[in-house]
Amino acid sequence: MQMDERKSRILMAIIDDYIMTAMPVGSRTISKKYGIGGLSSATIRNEMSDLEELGYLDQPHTSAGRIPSTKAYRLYVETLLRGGSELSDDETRRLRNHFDRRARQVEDVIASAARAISDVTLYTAVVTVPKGQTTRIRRVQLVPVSEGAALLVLVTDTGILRDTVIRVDGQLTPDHLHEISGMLTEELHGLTLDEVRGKLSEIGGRLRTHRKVIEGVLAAVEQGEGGAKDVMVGGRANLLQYPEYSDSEKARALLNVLETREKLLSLVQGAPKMSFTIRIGDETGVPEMSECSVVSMSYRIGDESTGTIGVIGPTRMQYARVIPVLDYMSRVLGELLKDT
Amino acid sequence: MQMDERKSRILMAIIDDYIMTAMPVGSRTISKKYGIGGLSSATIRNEMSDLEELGYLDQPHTSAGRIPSTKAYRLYVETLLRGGSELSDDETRRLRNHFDRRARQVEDVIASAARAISDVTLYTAVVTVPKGQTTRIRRVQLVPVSEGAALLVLVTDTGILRDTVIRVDGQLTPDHLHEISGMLTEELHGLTLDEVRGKLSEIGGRLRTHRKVIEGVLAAVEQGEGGAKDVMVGGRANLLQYPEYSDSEKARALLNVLETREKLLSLVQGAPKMSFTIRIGDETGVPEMSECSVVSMSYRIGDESTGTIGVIGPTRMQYARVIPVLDYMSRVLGELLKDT
DNA sequence: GTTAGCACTCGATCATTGAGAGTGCTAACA
DNA sequence: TGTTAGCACTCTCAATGATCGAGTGCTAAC
Repeated sequence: MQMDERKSRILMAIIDDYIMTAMPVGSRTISKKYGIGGLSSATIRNEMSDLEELGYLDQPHTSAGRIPSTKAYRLYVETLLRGGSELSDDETRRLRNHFDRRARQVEDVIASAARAISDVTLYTAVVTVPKGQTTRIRRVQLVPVSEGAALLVLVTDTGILRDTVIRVDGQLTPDHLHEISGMLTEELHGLTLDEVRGKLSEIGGRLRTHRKVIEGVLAAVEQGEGGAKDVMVGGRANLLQYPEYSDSEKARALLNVLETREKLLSLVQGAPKMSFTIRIGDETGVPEMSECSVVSMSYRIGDESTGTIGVIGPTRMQYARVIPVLDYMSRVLGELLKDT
Repeated sequence: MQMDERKSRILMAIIDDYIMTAMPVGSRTISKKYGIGGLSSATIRNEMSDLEELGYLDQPHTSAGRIPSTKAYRLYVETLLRGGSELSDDETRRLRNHFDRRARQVEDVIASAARAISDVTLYTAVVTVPKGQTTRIRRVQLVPVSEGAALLVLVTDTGILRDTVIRVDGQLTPDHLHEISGMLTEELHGLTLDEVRGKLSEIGGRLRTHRKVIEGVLAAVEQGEGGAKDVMVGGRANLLQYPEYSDSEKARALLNVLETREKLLSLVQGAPKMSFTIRIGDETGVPEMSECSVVSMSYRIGDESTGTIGVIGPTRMQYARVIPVLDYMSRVLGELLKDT
């Protein structure tokens, strides 16, 4: 026995219904509500029995309806992705309204995007701050802040890589710093981060006097690469509305994952460029998330720098809505951040 | 009738018990477990009846025990604050372990502090980034980032007020920007933020050519006062473990508050310098938080700049533990951030 | 002023019951 | 041979009611 056209249609109907109601779906429902070729519930029942045998459906207990398995969702999203669903005008408008285009700082843009996505989809959104892979330094600037401290700004082709306060020699005047900035810009201009490291060590050896400054810059580059605090979450509370997490123990475990940066990143990352990654249930690799799915997608800024946007929801997520939302937002983000 | 020594002791015992168990406390429990002067449950009952009349106790229904009212908690925390409880060595050690002292960036320190506090207290922690009150501008610097964009850095006596990307005229060269930086620094140096506003409008009128830049600076000043992205939350999930929020609707409302920066700030702010503010239930001023208490405290960096740390938990919070934790952390934070 | 005793209240728990939804199987039908 | 009607069966869920126990308030005695 194998999958045929009719089985497939029935399966899709079951998934659609389960996504909406979160209740096991019975044969009668499919027959009445979705009327696949006017088949009776008995026929549907036979087909459902087959689908269960094929591993697409689970039955919580006899005499409940059936619920889709991970395998079923997999098939479902593959079909969806092939189909390429569209974002409705209404949703485009809503996304626009929620998204604050006046935000200027990268972090603000990201935070606003996370909020917009979560508000529109009613799931939890995760957005990572873009990170250059092979970005090149364009400019280095030190701004005096106080005795012994200066703000270091690293500018790359794709925008600000990092700005952070570093320690400097207390005797350095603003003019000194300006001079050093010029020197560093000259030396590092056009180099990738990897190259910068080597170069800095070399300069550090050469100019013993500014060792402290150089060390600060080096540390900032390393941090910029690893990236601290580079992921924002929006709509944490949204997840609590789904019956899947009405058990507060489950909800807690889930929220804890959302507070652990590393786990969060592992969930959302590894998305191939410009295409979706969908992880369903156990595929997420995080035990606490076995009842969740994660849809993620990378976005590009210019040619090099990429970040990720993702949505976390129950396995019975409305994939068909989430996918176009992410698709749209990835484009908006890419454009908006280009000139930051 | 009024409060006397014995009533007070009984009330304290009731509060202690309720804090631990979250269950209405009966007269028998007090008589057996806390044995106030060997009184029988009947006597305690009479006293409890009086305490209810005085407004310190509520009764969910006849034949349940009683629970402390807001007024009771008020009295309780006043007593605690007068007593001045100490942080145990064990807890000091745990705080140290959880707190990452290697963090260098202000944001990282703050985030780490929030996590440490929430891990140790098992409540939710809120920490704001320090902000100067009567700071004066010391320096203004524009760093070129890309065509039409520059990073604006506002430096005050207490450090960086704000750095943000603003739009500038596309034709401005790095040299131009440097020049403008010098001019602005000269004009604004030594002014308070309020004065800066007036001055900027004046300059804007004078120098029509750089209007776009001036506008950007002005916007940054206003934002810098309000302060963006300056609050961190740790241990959101902790709250879900308390029976008060086992109802997922309540939990959702609560989490939503934690996602709204403004509400969060209003909760935690307004703490007088170096002393505790405790808001119990409705005193928080946020309807969704009527079953929560917020304990907050400000910490100082140097003489001017202050931030706030706070803990959010159920009204039956373990105040006696939370207070010394905050006390300790406020000192640690103040010291640690002094040299950033 | 304190305490023992007792009637009373009210929520929590548990078993019972009936309704409803859904299944699997069989036999009849096209 | 595939489809369908029918039916017995299973299992959950909600409502019902009985019982239990914790706790109170009151009274009378100490």
